[in-house]
Amino acid sequence: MEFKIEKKATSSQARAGEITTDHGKITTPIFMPVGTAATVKGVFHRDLINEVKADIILGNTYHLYLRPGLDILHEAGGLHKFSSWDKPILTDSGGFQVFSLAEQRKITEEGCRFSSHIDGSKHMFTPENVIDTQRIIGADIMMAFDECPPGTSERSYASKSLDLTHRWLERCFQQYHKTEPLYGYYQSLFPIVQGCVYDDLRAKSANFVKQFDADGYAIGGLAVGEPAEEMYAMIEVVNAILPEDKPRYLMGVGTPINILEGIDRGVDMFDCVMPTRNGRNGMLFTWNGVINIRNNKWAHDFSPIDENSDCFVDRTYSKAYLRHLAISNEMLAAQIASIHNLAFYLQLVREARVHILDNTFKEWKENLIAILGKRL
RNA sequence: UCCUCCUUAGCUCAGUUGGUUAGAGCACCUGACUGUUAAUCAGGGGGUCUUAGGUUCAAGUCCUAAAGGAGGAG
Repeated sequence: MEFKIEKKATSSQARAGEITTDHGKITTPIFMPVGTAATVKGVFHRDLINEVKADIILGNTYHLYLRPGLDILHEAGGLHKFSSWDKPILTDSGGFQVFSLAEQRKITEEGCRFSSHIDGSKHMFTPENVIDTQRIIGADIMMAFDECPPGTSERSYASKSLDLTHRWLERCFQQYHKTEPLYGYYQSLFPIVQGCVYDDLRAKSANFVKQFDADGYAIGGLAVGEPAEEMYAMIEVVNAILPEDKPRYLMGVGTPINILEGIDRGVDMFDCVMPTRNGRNGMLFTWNGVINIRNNKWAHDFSPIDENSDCFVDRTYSKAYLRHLAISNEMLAAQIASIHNLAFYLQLVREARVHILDNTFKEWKENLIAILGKRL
């Protein structure tokens, strides 16, 4: 994998670049739609490519391991072939699920024991088998197995957890170097910086992960309940330490404003369920602000969903129509909202890239943030 | 004409032997959602309990009549 920075902004840490993988190029900054269970919920690949213009999507190790299972994924020749997606894929390691399925987990030095939310069966994730699993899935970018402690964690717990995540990271890389890709194309492994909201732990973690000479570096454990300002402060601490010439991935973030603030602080890659999940629940992100399409106020508004978007759902459907579909629980509402929101997120990062390249990012960002935060 | 049974929120219905400010689901209105266990979750508004009398310390609950509805007998 290759990363080339085309332009660094002058009054900002923002960068415009390009990642090259065996499944194609990714222009940065980039937003990656989340496709947990081998599908970006409700969106055809055709629309992801032509309308959303996604360069890369996510899959999830935890979910894919449980269903369809490794034998089927292996037999299919990996997730790309299984799902007929031939652009890049990044898989999360299941570390976040260790955190979000807190009631059923048992974390030990060895790894994490958990029971399936599907059938209650018992399983164990270790740094080693999580790498093996991601080899079978065949992600272009694999993620290290980490623990993602709650944003409200005490320092003592955050510190203990961080040390465990670091020991797991060493084992992830050992397994990574001991194994080969199964399907003939290269796979990267990104380490993950943790440390909750503690500057020194974040710095320690950034310095630790740096030694692994990875193709890219991730910042995890943010946007998990802490104030946005604390998240931004942590990004600054970490990005001051991470290598400049490698992509930086802020995991699970976030709102359009979070993304602009992240780009401003030198983040290159983002993913978040927000455009799809919130879209299914009636929330639309537009260039004029945020809409709850279920609100009564849109019932008679026959204007386009977003007149500043060139995505086909915006050219085709009105707010009043989409509201009707959403209120009626029609599945098309979820599809339209998901495509619209994803297209908006991708337009947002492409637009950011343009403004980085022509050196107008900072003022563009400041003006836009005031608009994007509005509730319409 | 007679007999029986219904009538409680916009809709469909709960409501114990009469006993606090009458509930639910759906609908409506509004929130939440950040490496997806989520087409999910939470909150809110809304009722002269068909009407008129009566019994009782107390009536959605009991009695009488009327109105509207369902079924049955002629």
